[in-house]
Amino acid sequence: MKLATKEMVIRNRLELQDKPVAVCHSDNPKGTAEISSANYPARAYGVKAGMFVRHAKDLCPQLVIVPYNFQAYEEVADQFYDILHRHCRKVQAVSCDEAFLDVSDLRDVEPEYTASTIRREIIETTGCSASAGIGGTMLMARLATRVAKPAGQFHISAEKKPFCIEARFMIVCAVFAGSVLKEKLEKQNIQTCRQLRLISKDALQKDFGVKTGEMLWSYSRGLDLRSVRAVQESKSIGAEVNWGVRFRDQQDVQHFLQCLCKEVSLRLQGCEMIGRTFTLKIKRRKKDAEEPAKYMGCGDCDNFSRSITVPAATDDVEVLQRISKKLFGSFCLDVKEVRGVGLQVSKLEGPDPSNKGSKTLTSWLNSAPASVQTEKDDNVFAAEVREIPDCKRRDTGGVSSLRECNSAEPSVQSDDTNSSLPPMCHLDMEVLENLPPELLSELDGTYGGKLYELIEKKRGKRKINSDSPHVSLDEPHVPHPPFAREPNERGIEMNDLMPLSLSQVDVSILQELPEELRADVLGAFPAHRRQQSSSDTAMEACMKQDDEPTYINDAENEIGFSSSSLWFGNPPLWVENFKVSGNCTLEKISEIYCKVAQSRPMLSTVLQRVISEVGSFHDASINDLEKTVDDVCEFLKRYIKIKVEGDIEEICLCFRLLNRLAARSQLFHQVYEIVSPFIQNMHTCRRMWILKGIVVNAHEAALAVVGK
DNA sequence: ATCCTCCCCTAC
DNA sequence: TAAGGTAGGGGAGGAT
Repeated sequence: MKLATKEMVIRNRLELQDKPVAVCHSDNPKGTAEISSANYPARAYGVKAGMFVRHAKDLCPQLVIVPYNFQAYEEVADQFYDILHRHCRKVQAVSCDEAFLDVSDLRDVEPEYTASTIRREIIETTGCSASAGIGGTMLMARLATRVAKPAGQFHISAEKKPFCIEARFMIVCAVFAGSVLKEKLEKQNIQTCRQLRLISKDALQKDFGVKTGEMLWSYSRGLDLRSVRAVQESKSIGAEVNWGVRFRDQQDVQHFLQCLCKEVSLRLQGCEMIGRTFTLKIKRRKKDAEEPAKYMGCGDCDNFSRSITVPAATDDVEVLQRISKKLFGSFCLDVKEVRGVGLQVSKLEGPDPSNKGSKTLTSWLNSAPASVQTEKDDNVFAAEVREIPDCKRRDTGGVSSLRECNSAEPSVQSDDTNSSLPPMCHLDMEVLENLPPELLSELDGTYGGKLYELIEKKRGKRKINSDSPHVSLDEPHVPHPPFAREPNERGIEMNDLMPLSLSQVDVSILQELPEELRADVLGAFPAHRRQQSSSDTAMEACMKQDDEPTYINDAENEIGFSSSSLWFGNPPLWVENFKVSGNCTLEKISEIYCKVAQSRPMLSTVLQRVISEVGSFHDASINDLEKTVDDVCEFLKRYIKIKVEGDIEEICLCFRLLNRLAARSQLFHQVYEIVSPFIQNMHTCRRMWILKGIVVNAHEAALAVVGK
């Protein structure tokens, strides 16, 4: 499912509803500014992004120009994602106004219902309309969204799928919208999936490359194995300026590079990342290129890029400056011809873990514990790290990363006989159970995923608890990709997904398709098949296709709390602690935890119920509020530790629920005050990625250079 | 055979 | 005056 918000800029401006509006920096009488985006009424006149205002006003004289409103974008994006996360745990951000949601967990709820609820909430909260496309795969969802726009929703059900694949715009828009590929396909006279399917995978891969060929082959058959990725880590961070760049001399260049490096360094710090590879991109005016029509634009340019990889990752502005200066010099350019400069940092790593000074979620999680437990954990941790061969520990002490070793030395991961780790049978259960969860998780990887099984087995022997369902210790519960399988499609001759004749088509399905699509589908029938009637096999096969995700059964889907004593056991230790705390809020949480039907519910599930069942708590006057606050923080810290690697969404969800709880409980108000800066930090890093298309402050560097 | 660099394409 | 930014991913071809 994919959602898109529009009309951000004109929200709260009723007088502009239904009027053609375009966003643009300037509405000067010359009309030489470029349109950034246009609402649907404006698009109806042919107004498009990238157009000069003058041209747009020729098409639509009453066009209203409004300036950018970055604050509004940020606000709406925030609300947008807030709503999505409230309804769905697996949200993959595409941009500030688009996301994929995997709703296969909400199996009791019709996706249409979820979509319309979300859309209603979006318009009520943000004043922007939203569209939703629903389908069994991300490809189908995207295609459905095309149909759903503007401000609607559309479900490509299993029955409709074969028809939608035939739609002409499936290739043109949804499969791969890029102009280059489209042109290449059209040169081969390919406009539809039907035509595309006539070409073998080999031939496609030869023509378009291995991956692209494979993609074309699968998408034209409606196959898409991607799954919604809720956690995305950034792979590069950078900034470039291709407008307003006019250097007079070397000094201008140095000043510009200084500004650019400062900006990039700040962005790295903002994301708490350091990087090893630095790429400088240069645009140089083409030999005979005229001064561009656009004022201070870059015009027709040749592009160059050159990179350097250094041994130690950094975000240090001076290092960046030295490197970019060196790279720039290596191009041997006439600086007067330069029209654009960009610096990109890749091979990113997390920040130095010894950097305790910076207040990050990680440093908070690793900060002095309220209990003695953590110290013990850390010792065990360090000892285990030393057992790993070939592990280049950072000399910073503290929490080094086994993951690092794993990725550098994959063989260690899969085969427990292959390393100097103690054999699994020698592992001490007590030690294991007291390991910090993230280490346990990594160790599990090192033992080829068998560790949890072992613990579960040993624990099962020790504690007779036969009726408890299978519980994975903590996380990773990596559900198999919900959209990954389309079991019935294997046997179908994919070169002909369509029914043999129209008479075999359930007319109601055709009628449900939007007109544009229906016309396309009808057009896709070879003439002789439009009347022909015969018994069908392909159609039946198509109709039986099940594009619903394969559901994971309940027991497997549950994520057990575990490790670090607070979250250990069933019910976990904290439940008993809370029960006897003498604090009404905590008692309620503990009570609800036990009442929730699932045997090991998520904390978010519990908090949600607490909020819906209890109006407010009168806990301001409890005896030792400070101590209780500490305890609750520790309780949360432990939970975050468990979830931080594999389930950031759960943390974000809990965070939002905590916020609501804070309004009703003095205790949680204080807890929230302590916890929120750390979570917010993490949240912001994610949002920075989401908003990447909007942050344009690198321009300041350009403006500084051009003397504005 | 595999990795890396440069460059291009794509998406928003 | 205008505000052509940012990031991911893939392919070609060379380096190892």
